[in-house]
Amino acid sequence: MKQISTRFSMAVHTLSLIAVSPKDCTGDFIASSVNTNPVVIRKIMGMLKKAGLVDVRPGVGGASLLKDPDRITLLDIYRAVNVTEENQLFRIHDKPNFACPVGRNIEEVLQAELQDAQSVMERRLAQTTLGQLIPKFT
Amino acid sequence: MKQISTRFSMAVHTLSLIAVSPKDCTGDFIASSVNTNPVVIRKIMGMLKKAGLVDVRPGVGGASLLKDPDRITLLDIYRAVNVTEENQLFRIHDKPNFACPVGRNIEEVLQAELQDAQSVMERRLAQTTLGQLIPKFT
DNA sequence: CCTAGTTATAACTACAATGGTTACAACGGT
DNA sequence: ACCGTTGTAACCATTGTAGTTATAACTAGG
Repeated sequence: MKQISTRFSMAVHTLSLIAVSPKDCTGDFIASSVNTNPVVIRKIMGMLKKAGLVDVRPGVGGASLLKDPDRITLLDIYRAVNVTEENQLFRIHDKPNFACPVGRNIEEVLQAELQDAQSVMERRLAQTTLGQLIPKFT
Repeated sequence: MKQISTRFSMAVHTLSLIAVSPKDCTGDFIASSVNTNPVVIRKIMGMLKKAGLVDVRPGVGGASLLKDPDRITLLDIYRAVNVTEENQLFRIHDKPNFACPVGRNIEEVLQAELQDAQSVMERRLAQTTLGQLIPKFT
């Protein structure tokens, strides 16, 4: 199956670096720590900026957090870089046959279950903050 | 982002039909209820068979459940049709720079968090059985 | 035995997301 | 003005998805 993009883990990595040493955090520096191309990092930074998590300084370089690390959760980061339509993790096949009892009800029945499953996962992500992770990067 | 494949919802749909009327359940019949191509259904049936959930009768047609509907959970179905390496929903960028404290620890730190998030989602899926869904397809 | 209906599977397609890359414009401090 | 940086656009190879066509193999009924 297609797994959730590494953009998420790269974004967490990026924000952690910014939290620790905002001065040094040029796109190139972050890219060399993440081990990817600077443009990939710049794109991720763009998403984090759009989500109101960071302030990036064009020209001069570097970035800084716009929120207290203890107020940035993994869910915030996940949502910033993983944009799906309607924020739905699961997809349901559309246009089932309404002449069939199962086809008529499958979407409504499944939607409730899958939304629940997604919600518990997101609540778990929301329980961990960037501030909790940073001490672990000694 | 790439969402979880509709194979999952199609598989639930398929198993529901089999549970309700195993006689009629040829690939073509299921495909017309799901509203897709019969070959797509046959591929899904192959995965469900490999997972030990159904018995398919080649030649004659039709299929039957190999387990009590109350013992088939959404997680069983999810696992049957969504095969990822190592069963990991999340991916973490690999080969970060070990010369950097964040790069050195990011994988271990994040892996624990993401595994947790995945686990609570899967536990939620495991709480719902096919048997619980079927009465809702009136 | 043969045919009709079915399952199993390979091969192919179109499409989209991913992660990376090159190139270049715009910015801003020295 | 220069230099390093950010911001984007354009492109590419790879991969997963969902569907499609075609063909082989299977089974029951006539």
